[in-house]
Amino acid sequence: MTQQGTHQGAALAAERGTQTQRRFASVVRAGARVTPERARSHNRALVLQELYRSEGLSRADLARAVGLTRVTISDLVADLIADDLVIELGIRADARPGKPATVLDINRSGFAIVALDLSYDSLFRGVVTDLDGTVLHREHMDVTGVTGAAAVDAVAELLARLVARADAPVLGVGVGSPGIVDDAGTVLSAPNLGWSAVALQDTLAARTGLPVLVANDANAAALAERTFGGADDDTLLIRVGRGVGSGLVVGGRLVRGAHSAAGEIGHVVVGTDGGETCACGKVGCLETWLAIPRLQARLEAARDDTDRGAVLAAAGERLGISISPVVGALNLGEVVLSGPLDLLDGTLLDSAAETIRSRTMADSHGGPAVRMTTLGRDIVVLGAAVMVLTGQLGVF
Amino acid sequence: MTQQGTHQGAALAAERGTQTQRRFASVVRAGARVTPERARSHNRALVLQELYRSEGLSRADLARAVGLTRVTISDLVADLIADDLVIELGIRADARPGKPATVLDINRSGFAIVALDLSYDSLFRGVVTDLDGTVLHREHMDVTGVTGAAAVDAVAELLARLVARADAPVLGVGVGSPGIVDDAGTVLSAPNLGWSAVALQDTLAARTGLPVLVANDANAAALAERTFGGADDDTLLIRVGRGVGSGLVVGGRLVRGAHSAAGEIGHVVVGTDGGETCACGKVGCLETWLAIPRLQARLEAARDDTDRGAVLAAAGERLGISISPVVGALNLGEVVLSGPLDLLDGTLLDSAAETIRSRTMADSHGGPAVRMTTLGRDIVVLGAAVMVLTGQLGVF
DNA sequence: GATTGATTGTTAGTAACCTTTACTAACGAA
DNA sequence: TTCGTTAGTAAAGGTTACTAACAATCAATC
Repeated sequence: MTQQGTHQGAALAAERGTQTQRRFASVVRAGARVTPERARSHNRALVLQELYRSEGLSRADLARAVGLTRVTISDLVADLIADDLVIELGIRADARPGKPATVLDINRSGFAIVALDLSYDSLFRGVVTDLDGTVLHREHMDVTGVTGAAAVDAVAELLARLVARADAPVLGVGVGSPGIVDDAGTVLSAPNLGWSAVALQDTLAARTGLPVLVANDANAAALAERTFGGADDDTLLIRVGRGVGSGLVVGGRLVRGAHSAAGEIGHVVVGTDGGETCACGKVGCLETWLAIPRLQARLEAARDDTDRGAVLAAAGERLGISISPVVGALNLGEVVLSGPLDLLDGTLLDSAAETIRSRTMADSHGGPAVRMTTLGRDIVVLGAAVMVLTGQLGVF
Repeated sequence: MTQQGTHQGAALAAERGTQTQRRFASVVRAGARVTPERARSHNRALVLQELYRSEGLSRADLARAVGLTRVTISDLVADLIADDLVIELGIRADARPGKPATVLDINRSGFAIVALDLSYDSLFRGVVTDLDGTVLHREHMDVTGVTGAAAVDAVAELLARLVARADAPVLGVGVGSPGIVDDAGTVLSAPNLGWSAVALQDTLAARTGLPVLVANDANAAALAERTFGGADDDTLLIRVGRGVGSGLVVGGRLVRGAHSAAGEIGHVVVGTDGGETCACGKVGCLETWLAIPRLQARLEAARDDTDRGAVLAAAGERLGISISPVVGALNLGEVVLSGPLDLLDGTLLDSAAETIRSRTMADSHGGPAVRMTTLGRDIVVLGAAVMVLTGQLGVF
């Protein structure tokens, strides 16, 4: 690592990115053989993860935390410093016997992550973040009426603009896309964008030369909530917007589902008493109760505040009814809502929480925590950034 | 390994068991450091798994399947043969050029697994199986009115009887228990047995000197369905009996839940139109619709076959309503029912399947397969055996 | 029937990895 | 100043899996 800080933007960043793609492959996958090399990169990832989560650790601290010897940790850290992923912050200044420790940290500003959110209505949003998920730059692009291949081009253009603005080597690119996205980052189906079997991940990787990871927007949001929102190992994140989607973290891992369609709760029928007809043809889907356009229409038709409260409470109740079996079957620790605060927070949220409590076996722990996300509008891009952190550095 | 086949039952089996407990620790856990030794045991487990799943593999076949070199595989196989876990079956007799291969296999009858099912009404059942899950011996014990510490003693006694009947070293003991069981095999709560925070796994391990694994009965059943029933990587198994419970396999892994209570769907309220009052105090729990005693009572009250069909269809519909949100959120590939065939198979099952189809987004794959288990009454003990296979040998 | 090519499994040597043991450096406390 | 403690490094050793090379064995071919 020679010229850190002196590189010239996108081109070099991209080049560095491809290097890192190869070198940072990490994390032992279940079901795969373990060669010494793989073991090493797994341990490297553990060190990074520990550094990522705690601050002000020394080599000796790491040895205690990870379980490897000080010798091995020193060796691993030397590697990581050579790769510019870890830096020495200096000598720890505290009054203890013994040689003072050298404090290490992940080089949090030494690399950039580019993250995209394609889930907005007629708008693509993207950010550049550091390794902490701090947003450094923002870009957006109007894509009204843009679909199909043109939409892919638009994504690529927005991506290029962001990469150009990154002032550190780009570690990777994360994309949260609407629709159903498979393991390989292929968008199997995204009606609003006119996409069907679009290999977005491969396309963008080929065009930029950077490591790219594409996932469903709600799934990305669930990852963000887990990593930056402090959510439980068993968490359901519900995104309410034009439609209703969800992302599910079970046992600390994102659920993909048998056909990569996990989280599709918007078109599950709620209750046994009918409801409005949905665009999908069924009657009483969760979306007909909860999607923002329908909710707003119902609120505007309301006569007074009491009436409006009843509308919100009913929507929350329907959400709770729909979610309760999932809470019970998975024994979820947390249910998090993401969407317009003015509509969701308060009456609707409380109603959903109360419904879940009354319809499930509230165990000794009083059932799951039900709350709004604290990550706001950036939740998807932050999730996309987590995907890069996980995929490139093995940090969970 | 000297005296295989000549040992004298329980005592030696137990002694061998404890040996194996130490030696067979396997499988790289996420979040743990990887030492060369751990890597080795992970690779050993991969070899075993491959041998377990396919038959008639040679060392060269294993090398191709696992991805390690023939040299390394030979070394690992030599280890496994020394431990009596693998045997050479002889020379493969087929007409191919090249040196004929030596066919290997797991020593399927060289070790026994003891598995217990505590979920029956007033009855403990147990079996001895070989590594294939073939039941070699059965024992049962009436435990009418036996609860608390006496019930623990009864389990230990049944276990001792089974271990004594094993005519091969016992690899380990698996137990499927009703109630909520945590990660450490402590039964947090099992009202029917009067258990609360009973460290069953530790107690039995201490009394027998064997490796013991305790889990919830429905969870064990889900594992059995996955390993022996050929179920999907994303499967919900529902057990219908006196109560209604479930076990959930997501991404090939058993779901434990935030408070080890995953699968507790019996006391989730179904629908929005009331129902009978449940023992838990709520109205319209799934158990009030589906539990066998209630179902039978309703069938007896029916006037004719049409009426009885309606009762079964209604029960199936309620099950479908309850399960639909889980199917949607997890994108399940399969839903499997376990319980009395005469009641569940047919009308009830079909009704549940149809309800799920009509209430969820039947994707291009036509929604999850809904079927009865093929494992019958042994499903829980087989699941307990899988726990031992996984825990001791790393076979999934 | 001899030769060629393919396949299996083993032996020998090498590189990578983590560990143990032992050391130096640096500091507070007695 | 001496002692005990902690951090980090160095050297040696054992384990692991790899590459290269080889013997054994068989089918196909000349």
